[in-house]
Amino acid sequence: MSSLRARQKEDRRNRIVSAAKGLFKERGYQKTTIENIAEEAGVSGVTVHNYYGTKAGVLLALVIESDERLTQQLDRTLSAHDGGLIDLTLSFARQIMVHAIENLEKDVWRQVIAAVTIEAGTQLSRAYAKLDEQLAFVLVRRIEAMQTDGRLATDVNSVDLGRALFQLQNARFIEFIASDNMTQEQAEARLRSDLTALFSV
Amino acid sequence: MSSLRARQKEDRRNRIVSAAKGLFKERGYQKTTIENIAEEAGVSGVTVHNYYGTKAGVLLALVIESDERLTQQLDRTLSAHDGGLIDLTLSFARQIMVHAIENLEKDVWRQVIAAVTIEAGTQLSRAYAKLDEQLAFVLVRRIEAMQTDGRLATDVNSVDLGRALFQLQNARFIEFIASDNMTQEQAEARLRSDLTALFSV
DNA sequence: TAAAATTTTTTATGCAACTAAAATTTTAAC
DNA sequence: GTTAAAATTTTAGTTGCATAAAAAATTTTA
Repeated sequence: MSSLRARQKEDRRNRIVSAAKGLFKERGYQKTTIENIAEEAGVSGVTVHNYYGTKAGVLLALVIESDERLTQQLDRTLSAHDGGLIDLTLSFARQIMVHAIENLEKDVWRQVIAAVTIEAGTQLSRAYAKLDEQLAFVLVRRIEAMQTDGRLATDVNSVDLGRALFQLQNARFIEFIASDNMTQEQAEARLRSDLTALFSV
Repeated sequence: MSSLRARQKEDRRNRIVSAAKGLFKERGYQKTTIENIAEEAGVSGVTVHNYYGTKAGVLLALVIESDERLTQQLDRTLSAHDGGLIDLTLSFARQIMVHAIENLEKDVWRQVIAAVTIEAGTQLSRAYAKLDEQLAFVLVRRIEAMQTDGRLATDVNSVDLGRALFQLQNARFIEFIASDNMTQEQAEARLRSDLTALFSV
Protein backbone atom coordinates (compact mmCIF):
# COMPACT_ATOMS: atom_id res chain seq x y z
CA MET A 1 0.00 0.00 0.00
CA SER A 2 1.74 3.09 -1.25
CA SER A 3 1.09 6.37 0.44
CA LEU A 4 -0.34 9.29 -1.45
CA ARG A 5 3.05 10.93 -1.23
CA ALA A 6 4.79 7.94 -2.80
CA ARG A 7 2.20 7.74 -5.56
CA GLN A 8 2.58 11.40 -6.40
CA LYS A 9 6.31 11.04 -6.52
CA GLU A 10 6.00 8.12 -8.87
CA ASP A 11 3.58 10.10 -10.98
CA ARG A 12 5.91 13.05 -11.21
CA ARG A 13 8.79 10.79 -12.19
CA ASN A 14 6.68 9.36 -14.99
CA ARG A 15 5.56 12.77 -16.17
CA ILE A 16 9.13 14.05 -16.23
CA VAL A 17 10.47 11.06 -18.11
CA SER A 18 7.75 11.02 -20.72
CA ALA A 19 7.90 14.77 -21.17
CA ALA A 20 11.62 14.44 -21.73
CA LYS A 21 11.18 11.58 -24.16
CA GLY A 22 8.68 13.56 -26.19
CA LEU A 23 10.78 16.68 -26.30
CA PHE A 24 14.02 14.85 -27.09
CA LYS A 25 12.30 13.13 -29.98
CA GLU A 26 10.67 16.33 -31.16
CA ARG A 27 13.52 18.82 -31.03
CA GLY A 28 16.60 16.85 -30.06
CA TYR A 29 18.56 16.63 -26.84
CA GLN A 30 20.63 19.79 -26.99
CA LYS A 31 17.73 22.02 -27.87
CA THR A 32 15.48 20.94 -25.05
CA THR A 33 16.20 22.58 -21.77
CA ILE A 34 15.48 21.26 -18.31
CA GLU A 35 13.05 24.11 -18.03
CA ASN A 36 11.20 22.82 -21.11
CA ILE A 37 10.91 19.38 -19.59
CA ALA A 38 9.76 20.78 -16.29
CA GLU A 39 7.08 22.91 -17.92
CA GLU A 40 5.79 20.01 -20.01
CA ALA A 41 5.72 17.79 -16.95
CA GLY A 42 4.00 20.42 -14.82
CA VAL A 43 6.75 20.73 -12.24
CA SER A 44 9.50 23.22 -11.55
CA GLY A 45 12.95 23.01 -13.02
CA VAL A 46 14.47 22.53 -9.62
CA THR A 47 12.30 19.47 -9.08
CA VAL A 48 13.70 17.87 -12.21
CA HIS A 49 17.15 18.42 -10.74
CA ASN A 50 16.10 17.06 -7.39
CA TYR A 51 14.79 13.92 -9.03
CA TYR A 52 17.47 13.19 -11.60
CA GLY A 53 20.45 15.33 -10.74
CA THR A 54 21.38 16.28 -14.26
CA LYS A 55 19.89 16.49 -17.71
CA ALA A 56 21.91 13.42 -18.68
CA GLY A 57 20.39 11.71 -15.65
CA VAL A 58 16.92 12.17 -17.08
CA LEU A 59 18.13 10.77 -20.38
CA LEU A 60 19.68 7.68 -18.85
CA ALA A 61 16.62 6.98 -16.72
CA LEU A 62 14.51 7.07 -19.83
CA VAL A 63 16.80 4.77 -21.78
CA ILE A 64 17.19 2.28 -18.98
CA GLU A 65 13.45 1.91 -18.76
CA SER A 66 13.05 1.14 -22.44
CA ASP A 67 16.08 -1.15 -22.47
CA GLU A 68 14.60 -3.31 -19.77
CA ARG A 69 11.73 -4.04 -22.11
CA LEU A 70 14.17 -4.76 -24.91
CA THR A 71 16.03 -7.40 -22.92
CA GLN A 72 12.83 -9.26 -22.19
CA GLN A 73 11.72 -8.99 -25.79
CA LEU A 74 15.01 -10.36 -27.07
CA ASP A 75 14.88 -13.25 -24.68
CA ARG A 76 11.45 -14.15 -25.98
CA THR A 77 11.98 -13.77 -29.72
CA LEU A 78 15.39 -15.41 -29.80
CA SER A 79 14.31 -18.46 -27.83
CA ALA A 80 12.81 -19.84 -31.03
CA HIS A 81 16.03 -19.31 -32.92
CA ASP A 82 17.49 -22.46 -34.46
CA GLY A 83 20.13 -21.12 -36.86
CA GLY A 84 23.87 -20.77 -36.49
CA LEU A 85 25.96 -18.39 -34.45
CA ILE A 86 26.26 -15.74 -37.13
CA ASP A 87 22.55 -15.73 -37.74
CA LEU A 88 21.88 -15.51 -34.05
CA THR A 89 24.16 -12.53 -33.58
CA LEU A 90 22.80 -10.73 -36.62
CA SER A 91 19.24 -11.24 -35.52
CA PHE A 92 20.17 -9.99 -32.06
CA ALA A 93 21.84 -6.93 -33.55
CA ARG A 94 18.95 -6.17 -35.88
CA GLN A 95 16.40 -6.17 -33.10
CA ILE A 96 18.54 -3.85 -31.03
CA MET A 97 18.91 -1.37 -33.85
CA VAL A 98 15.21 -1.47 -34.68
CA HIS A 99 14.34 -0.92 -31.07
CA ALA A 100 16.80 1.93 -30.80
CA ILE A 101 15.50 3.79 -33.82
CA GLU A 102 11.88 3.26 -32.86
CA ASN A 103 12.50 4.89 -29.52
CA LEU A 104 14.90 7.78 -30.07
CA GLU A 105 16.76 9.61 -32.80
CA LYS A 106 20.40 8.89 -33.46
CA ASP A 107 21.30 12.31 -32.17
CA VAL A 108 19.84 11.42 -28.80
CA TRP A 109 21.51 8.01 -28.72
CA ARG A 110 24.84 9.71 -29.21
CA GLN A 111 24.17 11.67 -26.06
CA VAL A 112 23.37 8.44 -24.29
CA ILE A 113 26.68 6.90 -25.25
CA ALA A 114 28.51 10.05 -24.27
CA ALA A 115 26.70 10.31 -20.96
CA VAL A 116 27.39 6.70 -20.06
CA THR A 117 31.10 7.06 -20.64
CA ILE A 118 31.42 10.42 -18.94
CA GLU A 119 29.32 9.63 -15.90
CA ALA A 120 31.38 6.49 -15.30
CA GLY A 121 30.91 5.26 -11.79
CA THR A 122 27.61 6.94 -11.04
CA GLN A 123 24.43 5.15 -10.08
CA LEU A 124 22.83 5.47 -13.48
CA SER A 125 25.81 4.49 -15.54
CA ARG A 126 26.22 1.39 -13.41
CA ALA A 127 22.60 0.56 -14.06
CA TYR A 128 23.29 0.92 -17.74
CA ALA A 129 26.33 -1.35 -17.53
CA LYS A 130 24.20 -3.93 -15.81
CA LEU A 131 21.73 -3.82 -18.66
CA ASP A 132 24.53 -4.45 -21.11
CA GLU A 133 25.54 -7.46 -19.09
CA GLN A 134 21.98 -8.73 -19.20
CA LEU A 135 21.89 -8.26 -22.95
CA ALA A 136 25.08 -10.24 -23.30
CA PHE A 137 23.53 -13.03 -21.28
CA VAL A 138 20.65 -13.30 -23.67
CA LEU A 139 23.29 -14.45 -26.15
CA VAL A 140 24.97 -16.68 -23.59
CA ARG A 141 21.72 -18.52 -22.95
CA ARG A 142 21.14 -19.06 -26.67
CA ILE A 143 24.65 -20.39 -27.06
CA GLU A 144 24.10 -22.81 -24.23
CA ALA A 145 20.88 -23.96 -25.84
CA MET A 146 22.83 -24.61 -29.04
CA GLN A 147 25.30 -26.68 -27.08
CA THR A 148 22.54 -28.75 -25.47
CA ASP A 149 21.01 -29.32 -28.90
CA GLY A 150 24.34 -30.47 -30.24
CA ARG A 151 24.45 -27.60 -32.70
CA LEU A 152 27.65 -26.31 -31.14
CA ALA A 153 30.68 -28.01 -29.61
CA THR A 154 30.54 -28.11 -25.83
CA ASP A 155 34.18 -27.23 -25.36
CA VAL A 156 33.65 -23.53 -26.08
CA ASN A 157 33.11 -21.27 -23.10
CA SER A 158 29.57 -20.05 -23.61
CA VAL A 159 29.93 -17.04 -21.32
CA ASP A 160 33.11 -15.82 -22.97
CA LEU A 161 31.69 -16.37 -26.43
CA GLY A 162 28.43 -14.61 -25.61
CA ARG A 163 30.30 -11.64 -24.21
CA ALA A 164 32.63 -11.47 -27.16
CA LEU A 165 29.76 -11.53 -29.62
CA PHE A 166 27.99 -8.87 -27.63
CA GLN A 167 31.06 -6.63 -27.66
CA LEU A 168 31.34 -6.95 -31.38
CA GLN A 169 27.66 -6.25 -31.90
CA ASN A 170 27.84 -3.31 -29.55
CA ALA A 171 30.83 -1.81 -31.33
CA ARG A 172 28.96 -1.92 -34.62
CA PHE A 173 25.85 -0.55 -32.97
CA ILE A 174 27.78 2.44 -31.73
CA GLU A 175 29.25 2.94 -35.17
CA PHE A 176 25.73 2.84 -36.60
CA ILE A 177 24.58 5.44 -34.11
CA ALA A 178 27.61 7.66 -34.55
CA SER A 179 27.06 8.15 -38.25
CA ASP A 180 23.94 9.74 -39.66
CA ASN A 181 24.61 8.15 -43.02
CA MET A 182 25.00 4.55 -42.00
CA THR A 183 21.91 2.44 -42.51
CA GLN A 184 20.88 -0.50 -40.45
CA GLU A 185 21.64 -2.76 -43.40
CA GLN A 186 25.17 -1.44 -43.68
CA ALA A 187 25.78 -1.94 -39.99
CA GLU A 188 24.51 -5.50 -40.31
CA ALA A 189 26.76 -6.11 -43.28
CA ARG A 190 29.78 -4.98 -41.32
CA LEU A 191 28.92 -7.18 -38.41
CA ARG A 192 28.47 -10.10 -40.77
CA SER A 193 31.93 -9.44 -42.24
CA ASP A 194 33.40 -9.38 -38.76
CA LEU A 195 31.86 -12.69 -37.82
CA THR A 196 32.61 -14.40 -41.11
CA ALA A 197 36.24 -13.35 -40.97
CA LEU A 198 36.69 -14.39 -37.35
CA PHE A 199 35.03 -17.77 -37.79
CA SER A 200 36.98 -18.51 -40.94
CA VAL A 201 40.29 -18.54 -39.09
CA MET B 1 59.08 29.50 -46.71
CA SER B 2 56.38 30.32 -44.26
CA SER B 3 55.44 33.90 -43.60
CA LEU B 4 55.86 35.41 -40.18
CA ARG B 5 52.12 35.37 -39.84
CA ALA B 6 51.89 31.66 -40.58
CA ARG B 7 54.68 30.88 -38.15
CA GLN B 8 53.04 32.86 -35.40
CA LYS B 9 49.78 31.11 -36.02
CA GLU B 10 51.52 27.75 -35.82
CA ASP B 11 53.24 28.83 -32.66
CA ARG B 12 49.99 29.89 -31.05
CA ARG B 13 48.37 26.59 -31.99
CA ASN B 14 51.22 24.74 -30.32
CA ARG B 15 51.07 26.88 -27.21
CA ILE B 16 47.32 26.37 -26.92
CA VAL B 17 47.51 22.62 -27.38
CA SER B 18 50.35 22.07 -24.96
CA ALA B 19 48.81 24.40 -22.40
CA ALA B 20 45.61 22.39 -22.70
CA LYS B 21 47.43 19.10 -22.38
CA GLY B 22 49.22 20.25 -19.26
CA LEU B 23 46.11 21.58 -17.61
CA PHE B 24 43.96 18.57 -18.52
CA LYS B 25 46.57 16.31 -17.01
CA GLU B 26 46.98 18.48 -13.95
CA ARG B 27 43.43 19.23 -12.96
CA GLY B 28 41.22 17.22 -15.33
CA TYR B 29 39.09 18.22 -18.27
CA GLN B 30 36.00 19.58 -16.60
CA LYS B 31 37.90 21.73 -14.16
CA THR B 32 40.01 23.51 -16.72
CA THR B 33 38.25 26.33 -18.47
CA ILE B 34 38.96 27.75 -21.88
CA GLU B 35 40.03 30.88 -20.08
CA ASN B 36 42.63 28.86 -18.14
CA ILE B 37 44.04 27.43 -21.33
CA ALA B 38 44.13 30.84 -22.96
CA GLU B 39 45.94 32.39 -20.04
CA GLU B 40 48.52 29.61 -19.91
CA ALA B 41 49.07 29.90 -23.65
CA GLY B 42 49.33 33.66 -23.53
CA VAL B 43 46.36 34.35 -25.79
CA SER B 44 42.81 35.47 -25.24
CA GLY B 45 39.94 33.11 -24.68
CA VAL B 46 38.32 34.24 -27.88
CA THR B 47 41.41 33.23 -29.80
CA VAL B 48 41.14 29.70 -28.48
CA HIS B 49 37.61 29.65 -29.78
CA ASN B 50 38.67 31.07 -33.10
CA TYR B 51 41.28 28.38 -33.47
CA TYR B 52 39.44 25.30 -32.26
CA GLY B 53 35.78 26.19 -32.10
CA THR B 54 35.01 24.41 -28.86
CA LYS B 55 36.73 23.09 -25.79
CA ALA B 56 36.21 19.58 -27.13
CA GLY B 57 37.87 20.73 -30.34
CA VAL B 58 41.04 21.54 -28.45
CA LEU B 59 40.91 18.13 -26.83
CA LEU B 60 40.49 16.25 -30.09
CA ALA B 61 43.26 18.21 -31.78
CA LEU B 62 45.57 17.22 -28.97
CA VAL B 63 44.62 13.57 -29.12
CA ILE B 64 44.86 13.32 -32.88
CA GLU B 65 48.40 14.60 -32.75
CA SER B 66 49.53 12.02 -30.25
CA ASP B 67 47.64 9.23 -32.00
CA GLU B 68 49.46 9.87 -35.23
CA ARG B 69 52.66 9.06 -33.44
CA LEU B 70 51.06 5.93 -32.00
CA THR B 71 50.10 4.55 -35.39
CA GLN B 72 53.65 4.87 -36.64
CA GLN B 73 55.05 3.35 -33.49
CA LEU B 74 52.72 0.37 -33.72
CA ASP B 75 53.59 -0.20 -37.32
CA ARG B 76 57.25 -0.32 -36.36
CA THR B 77 57.13 -2.48 -33.27
CA LEU B 78 54.65 -4.99 -34.62
CA SER B 79 56.53 -5.56 -37.84
CA ALA B 80 58.84 -7.89 -35.93
CA HIS B 81 55.94 -9.86 -34.56
CA ASP B 82 56.01 -13.55 -35.40
CA GLY B 83 53.42 -15.03 -33.06
CA GLY B 84 49.81 -16.01 -33.65
CA LEU B 85 46.71 -13.89 -34.13
CA ILE B 86 45.78 -13.75 -30.49
CA ASP B 87 49.25 -12.67 -29.50
CA LEU B 88 49.30 -10.05 -32.20
CA THR B 89 46.02 -8.53 -31.09
CA LEU B 90 46.98 -8.57 -27.45
CA SER B 91 50.28 -6.91 -28.14
CA PHE B 92 48.51 -4.30 -30.25
CA ALA B 93 46.01 -3.68 -27.48
CA ARG B 94 48.65 -3.43 -24.79
CA GLN B 95 50.63 -0.80 -26.63
CA ILE B 96 47.52 1.26 -27.20
CA MET B 97 46.62 1.18 -23.53
CA VAL B 98 50.14 2.03 -22.43
CA HIS B 99 50.26 4.91 -24.84
CA ALA B 100 46.88 6.15 -23.69
CA ILE B 101 47.75 6.15 -20.01
CA GLU B 102 51.12 7.73 -20.59
CA ASN B 103 49.51 10.66 -22.34
CA LEU B 104 46.29 11.45 -20.53
CA GLU B 105 44.25 10.41 -17.53
CA LYS B 106 41.27 8.10 -17.92
CA ASP B 107 38.98 10.95 -17.04
CA VAL B 108 40.21 12.89 -20.04
CA TRP B 109 39.97 9.89 -22.35
CA ARG B 110 36.34 9.54 -21.41
CA GLN B 111 35.80 13.05 -22.64
CA VAL B 112 37.53 12.14 -25.85
CA ILE B 113 35.22 9.22 -26.46
CA ALA B 114 32.21 11.33 -25.60
CA ALA B 115 33.32 14.18 -27.82
CA VAL B 116 33.95 11.91 -30.78
CA THR B 117 30.49 10.40 -30.60
CA ILE B 118 28.70 13.67 -30.00
CA GLU B 119 30.54 15.73 -32.59
CA ALA B 120 29.77 13.10 -35.21
CA GLY B 121 30.20 14.49 -38.67
CA THR B 122 32.47 17.38 -37.80
CA GLN B 123 35.95 17.91 -39.18
CA LEU B 124 37.75 16.73 -36.11
CA SER B 125 35.65 13.68 -35.44
CA ARG B 126 36.17 12.59 -39.03
CA ALA B 127 39.90 12.99 -38.52
CA TYR B 128 39.61 10.78 -35.49
CA ALA B 129 37.66 8.16 -37.41
CA LYS B 130 40.35 8.16 -40.04
CA LEU B 131 42.96 7.47 -37.38
CA ASP B 132 40.96 4.50 -36.20
CA GLU B 133 40.91 3.19 -39.73
CA GLN B 134 44.67 3.58 -39.91
CA LEU B 135 45.07 1.72 -36.66
CA ALA B 136 42.93 -1.11 -37.99
CA PHE B 137 45.15 -1.30 -41.04
CA VAL B 138 48.21 -1.83 -38.92
CA LEU B 139 46.57 -5.12 -38.00
CA VAL B 140 45.54 -5.82 -41.58
CA ARG B 141 49.13 -5.50 -42.74
CA ARG B 142 50.35 -7.87 -40.04
CA ILE B 143 47.70 -10.39 -41.00
CA GLU B 144 48.74 -10.22 -44.61
CA ALA B 145 52.34 -10.76 -43.59
CA MET B 146 51.23 -13.85 -41.71
CA GLN B 147 49.50 -15.11 -44.80
CA THR B 148 52.60 -14.56 -46.94
CA ASP B 149 54.66 -16.42 -44.36
CA GLY B 150 52.23 -19.30 -44.44
CA ARG B 151 51.38 -18.76 -40.78
CA LEU B 152 47.75 -18.15 -41.67
CA ALA B 153 45.45 -19.60 -44.30
CA THR B 154 45.07 -17.35 -47.34
CA ASP B 155 41.34 -17.83 -47.69
CA VAL B 156 40.53 -15.45 -44.84
CA ASN B 157 39.76 -11.88 -45.79
CA SER B 158 42.59 -9.95 -44.19
CA VAL B 159 40.82 -6.60 -44.25
CA ASP B 160 37.66 -7.94 -42.65
CA LEU B 161 39.64 -9.85 -40.06
CA GLY B 162 41.83 -6.88 -39.22
CA ARG B 163 38.82 -4.65 -38.80
CA ALA B 164 37.01 -7.18 -36.67
CA LEU B 165 39.98 -7.59 -34.38
CA PHE B 166 40.33 -3.84 -34.13
CA GLN B 167 36.68 -3.45 -33.18
CA LEU B 168 37.05 -6.01 -30.46
CA GLN B 169 40.21 -4.42 -29.15
CA ASN B 170 38.61 -1.00 -29.27
CA ALA B 171 35.54 -2.16 -27.38
CA ARG B 172 37.73 -3.47 -24.59
CA PHE B 173 39.84 -0.35 -24.65
CA ILE B 174 36.76 1.77 -24.11
CA GLU B 175 35.69 -0.49 -21.29
CA PHE B 176 39.13 -0.07 -19.75
CA ILE B 177 38.86 3.69 -20.01
CA ALA B 178 35.30 3.84 -18.76
CA SER B 179 36.11 2.19 -15.46
CA ASP B 180 38.55 3.66 -12.97
CA ASN B 181 38.98 0.29 -11.36
CA MET B 182 39.86 -1.80 -14.37
CA THR B 183 43.56 -2.42 -14.78
CA GLN B 184 45.35 -2.87 -18.04
CA GLU B 185 45.90 -6.52 -17.15
CA GLN B 186 42.21 -7.09 -16.62
CA ALA B 187 41.36 -5.49 -19.92
CA GLU B 188 43.90 -7.68 -21.63
CA ALA B 189 42.49 -10.77 -19.94
CA ARG B 190 39.03 -9.93 -21.22
CA LEU B 191 40.27 -9.44 -24.72
CA ARG B 192 42.08 -12.74 -24.52
CA SER B 193 38.88 -14.46 -23.42
CA ASP B 194 37.05 -12.91 -26.35
CA LEU B 195 39.60 -14.09 -28.85
CA THR B 196 39.99 -17.54 -27.37
CA ALA B 197 36.25 -18.10 -27.34
CA LEU B 198 35.77 -16.85 -30.88
CA PHE B 199 38.62 -18.86 -32.32
CA SER B 200 37.56 -22.03 -30.52
CA VAL B 201 34.29 -22.20 -32.44
C1' DT C 1 57.19 54.63 -44.44
C1' DA C 2 52.27 55.02 -45.03
C1' DA C 3 48.14 52.67 -46.32
C1' DA C 4 45.71 48.39 -46.63
C1' DA C 5 44.70 43.94 -45.06
C1' DT C 6 44.51 40.60 -41.63
C1' DT C 7 44.34 38.92 -37.07
C1' DT C 8 43.86 39.26 -32.26
C1' DT C 9 41.97 41.30 -28.30
C1' DT C 10 38.53 43.85 -25.83
C1' DT C 11 34.06 44.38 -24.51
C1' DA C 12 29.59 42.96 -23.99
C1' DT C 13 25.95 39.68 -24.07
C1' DG C 14 23.24 35.38 -24.23
C1' DC C 15 22.24 31.06 -22.66
C1' DA C 16 21.44 27.04 -19.96
C1' DA C 17 23.01 23.89 -16.37
C1' DC C 18 23.41 23.64 -11.83
C1' DT C 19 23.10 25.05 -6.69
C1' DA C 20 21.56 27.08 -2.24
C1' DA C 21 18.31 28.91 0.88
C1' DA C 22 14.02 30.79 2.07
C1' DA C 23 9.07 30.60 1.40
C1' DT C 24 5.11 28.08 0.39
C1' DT C 25 2.30 24.31 -0.26
C1' DT C 26 0.85 19.74 0.68
C1' DT C 27 0.57 15.52 3.26
C1' DA C 28 0.58 13.01 7.54
C1' DA C 29 -0.15 12.56 12.41
C1' DC C 30 -2.37 13.44 16.52
C1' DG D 1 -8.91 20.70 12.84
C1' DT D 2 -4.57 21.93 14.21
C1' DT D 3 0.17 21.03 14.23
C1' DA D 4 4.35 18.83 12.66
C1' DA D 5 6.86 16.97 8.87
C1' DA D 6 8.08 16.62 4.18
C1' DA D 7 8.37 18.07 -0.34
C1' DT D 8 8.05 21.44 -3.97
C1' DT D 9 8.46 25.93 -5.69
C1' DT D 10 10.29 30.55 -5.71
C1' DT D 11 13.98 33.38 -5.79
C1' DA D 12 18.49 34.50 -6.58
C1' DG D 13 23.02 33.63 -7.90
C1' DT D 14 27.14 31.34 -9.96
C1' DT D 15 29.62 29.40 -13.59
C1' DG D 16 31.48 28.64 -18.07
C1' DC D 17 30.77 27.90 -22.92
C1' DA D 18 29.92 30.31 -26.86
C1' DT D 19 29.26 34.47 -30.10
C1' DA D 20 29.15 39.08 -32.02
C1' DA D 21 30.89 43.48 -33.04
C1' DA D 22 33.99 47.13 -32.36
C1' DA D 23 38.72 48.42 -31.26
C1' DA D 24 43.56 47.69 -31.33
C1' DA D 25 47.61 45.70 -32.88
C1' DT D 26 50.53 43.69 -36.32
C1' DT D 27 51.98 42.27 -40.71
C1' DT D 28 52.01 42.84 -45.57
C1' DT D 29 52.02 45.52 -49.60
C1' DA D 30 52.79 49.35 -52.43
